[in-house]
Amino acid sequence: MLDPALLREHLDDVRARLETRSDEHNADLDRLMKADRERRAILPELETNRRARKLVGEQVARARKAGENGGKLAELMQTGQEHGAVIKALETRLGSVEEERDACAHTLPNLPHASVPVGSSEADNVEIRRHGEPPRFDFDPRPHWELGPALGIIDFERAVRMAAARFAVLTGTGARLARALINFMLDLHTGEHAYTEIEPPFLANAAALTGTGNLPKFEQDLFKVAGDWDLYLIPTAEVPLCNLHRKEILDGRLLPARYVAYTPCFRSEAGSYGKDVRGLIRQHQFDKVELVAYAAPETSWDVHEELTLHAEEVLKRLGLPYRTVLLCTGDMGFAASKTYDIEVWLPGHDAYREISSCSNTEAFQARRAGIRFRRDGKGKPEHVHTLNGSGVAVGRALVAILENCQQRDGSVVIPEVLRGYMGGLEVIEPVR
RNA sequence: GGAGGGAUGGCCGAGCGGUCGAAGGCGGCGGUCUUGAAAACCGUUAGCGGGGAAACUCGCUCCAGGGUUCAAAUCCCUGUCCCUCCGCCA
Repeated sequence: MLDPALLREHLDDVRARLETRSDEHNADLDRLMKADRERRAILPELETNRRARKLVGEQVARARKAGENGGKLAELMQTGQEHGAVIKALETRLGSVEEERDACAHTLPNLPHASVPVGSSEADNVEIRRHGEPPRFDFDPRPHWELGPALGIIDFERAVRMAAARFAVLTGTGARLARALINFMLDLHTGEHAYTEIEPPFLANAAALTGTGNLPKFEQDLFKVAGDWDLYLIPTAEVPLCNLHRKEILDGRLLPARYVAYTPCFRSEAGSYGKDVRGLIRQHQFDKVELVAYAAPETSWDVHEELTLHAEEVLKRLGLPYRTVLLCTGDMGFAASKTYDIEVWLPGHDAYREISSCSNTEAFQARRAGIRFRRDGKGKPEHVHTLNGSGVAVGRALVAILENCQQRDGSVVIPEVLRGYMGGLEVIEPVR
């Protein structure tokens, strides 16, 4: 949600900045401002009537106490009743105006930060830095969807039979490799980057999903639980982690607060058919270790840089080549003010592919979710800034290891940092 | 799933139709006293939305949403959550 004061005072500026995003927002913006004006017109009238009713009530009480019970009293009650009718009518109107206002406010995306390049697609993103060299093979590297089944660690066919397309089964060493990655990442972020580990619910309600910005606009991306439940499978641990402090006022002295969680993530991927149909890249269910930070406004941009480096550190230690890209206005997510994508090199795709996305949403989510803090633990509550980043996507990391660490004979060398988590195993050998 | 009990300010807890945004206590903050601290005492201490340059002022808020009433923390209905007992269960 955008800052209402900013909208009232700098509407044209907001309009221009929203225009740099891909969608059209003028209609919603105009509806929002109209509802806001109506609301502010109704309010004084409502309050005058409520005040009048209150005074009448007090007069009735006093008259009663004085033993009055004749026409005077009846007259007072009559005027009270009239105020009541006016109040009820105004409240009804106010209710629908506020509903309209909130509906519009919830569909408007965040404003891009001034440092974000203006652009319309992926092609306008700006590379910030690279780390590592793509490996050179003296043979034709194979994609992971061939390597995985050949190694006997990924099974796509059985997953389809028990669930549907775009699910996968990891077996034996494959399952252990995923678990090793999860544990390695959690240990790194908790042990060296000072994040607090959380195991949250894997289902979230509509209020939580509205707080992060997934609802109301992107319901088609979510799996909703059937039956009489107001619950969805989480599309990312960002949802529970950002809602950990929903409707709370935090002690500013404890900021920045950092949380890390491993969770499976569930996405319907509606409308993405034909894209990345092969392999583990785009699944309905995938594992992810997620980083979330709550920061005071003046430190959030430093925390953003830091959080991005925390995610990069995972790839550095795994020995995977990657680059970090600053997303342009047209490629950013709904809630983000600024986003770095970390893209890992995939020999099977002969391209860098997203493995992490690190965003500062500033107060956008905090306003929706009612997350505030008090400086020094006292004073006026202000909205915090919330940040999130993958640290990193487990399935894609597994893909990157298979494709980057493959050898001519089809075996895969396990990165050293994972071997302790794999019972000392150094190489995954193909099934004979 | 069945039967009861509950939800009040940062926390505990009173109030059970009228002047209650709410007694009292704890905690926090400021002060008096003290070389300093503790104790004691005094004062102060919610959020949101309007208006105002400000002092300030008006309204809303006692789990949430409806209702009754001139008037609701207080009465009625619905929902959510928590507790106790029974059943079931990893």
